[in-house]
Amino acid sequence: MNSRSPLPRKPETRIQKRNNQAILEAALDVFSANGFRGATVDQIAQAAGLSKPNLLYYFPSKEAIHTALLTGLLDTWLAPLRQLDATGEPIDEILIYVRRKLQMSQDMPRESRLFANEILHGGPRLHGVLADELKPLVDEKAAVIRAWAADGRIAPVHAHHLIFSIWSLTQHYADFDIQVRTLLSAAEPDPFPEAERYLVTLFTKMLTPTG
Amino acid sequence: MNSRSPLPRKPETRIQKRNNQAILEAALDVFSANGFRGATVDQIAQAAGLSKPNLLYYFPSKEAIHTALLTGLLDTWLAPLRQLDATGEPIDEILIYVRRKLQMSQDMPRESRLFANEILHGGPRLHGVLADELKPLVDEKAAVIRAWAADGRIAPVHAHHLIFSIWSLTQHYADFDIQVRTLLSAAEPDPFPEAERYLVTLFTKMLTPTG
DNA sequence: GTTATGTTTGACCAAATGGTCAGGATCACG
DNA sequence: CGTGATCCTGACCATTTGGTCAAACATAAC
Repeated sequence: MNSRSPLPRKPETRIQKRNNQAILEAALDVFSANGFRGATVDQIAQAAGLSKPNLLYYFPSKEAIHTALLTGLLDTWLAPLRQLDATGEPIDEILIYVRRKLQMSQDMPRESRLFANEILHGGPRLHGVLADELKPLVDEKAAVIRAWAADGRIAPVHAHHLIFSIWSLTQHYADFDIQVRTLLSAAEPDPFPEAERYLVTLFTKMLTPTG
Repeated sequence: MNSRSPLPRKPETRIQKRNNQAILEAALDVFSANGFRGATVDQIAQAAGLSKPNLLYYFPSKEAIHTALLTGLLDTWLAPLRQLDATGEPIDEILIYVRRKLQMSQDMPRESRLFANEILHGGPRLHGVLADELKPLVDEKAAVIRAWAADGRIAPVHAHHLIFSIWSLTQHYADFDIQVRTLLSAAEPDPFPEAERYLVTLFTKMLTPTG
């Protein structure tokens, strides 16, 4: 056994805290831009202002950094869905969720791309999390949506596909940012205001019950 | 200059045709599954049933294979949008487009992931194509959509964002296939029939002009 | 100031990887 | 069948990359 790297100890020194943070921030940059295989430990170390051996003093491997990053980000990433309130006004709640997700695409595109890249490649380092964490949450919220539909408070929709559509439409503006900006180009330097208008219209029409 | 690899000659031998095809097929498999950096020339060669040096006899570099693959696939990829007919019935035309794109997600998920991965990482090998080929096409079709909206034949929508939404919603079922299947799991072994119903409803509601 | 603990590094290694090359095998064709 | 062009391969190379290690350096505690 290797007794060198800081095993899960009670006290975390200031230096540990600072460097761990710097490493994860750097790793987010590098992994989201290049993917797991495309990222090198050296790149991450340099971006974090550390030497490679020093980085490997804090994390035992490239894999470990990646895993720590994903699991550490998961809660943040799922927060908006967790906030979907079964006791709220259905259409409002869903529109709030859409806006929050779109806001996250704007504010946290690196995180979005990190997850997107992982899923795109079959999520070998995420399979467990998908089934164990994400699925229960999605099933729970889908049940809420189904209940709203059953009560006629929103139009009847397939709850899971509704959630998928919210994800795909909002995350598209982070994951495919280059494409979006290239195609809108001069006309619309910032796609997000118009995107919000478009998505609000879309989901309002989709969910408003028909007389 | 290297005079060994088969330069653009008039006649293409049977062997050349067969091996070129095998290489591109194999490359599609490997690149779409692992990304550019994650794919190795050896993997591609093995998948194509060739030795690495032999593969490099047909393509001068890994980069060249990737480029040939992307450019070769582009026409196929954009065909559904090209078919959008300005003289057709607006909502029908768009629904046909949606269905075709969804069908492509089902039949050609590797191609979808290949492009997705490329855009996701800033599309360094696609920038030119985006601006030179895709943008004119999108602008043209967006103009068609705008005209339909101006004539009141569809509800007023931002044409570019409508196109983005069609892409993101349909390609989601290819690019994030693992996630979709994990979350639907036992309940719905094949997501596509329900996805089609959902998307047809969505775009019908989105585009039907309100009294 | 000494000591124990925590932090950092230069030098190094083995494996993987993109690519080359000289020459051998095979094929098309007169 | 013979000959030139095409096709294929084993051996090889340089570089990159994930990871290790002994030893130097800093830090905090006593």
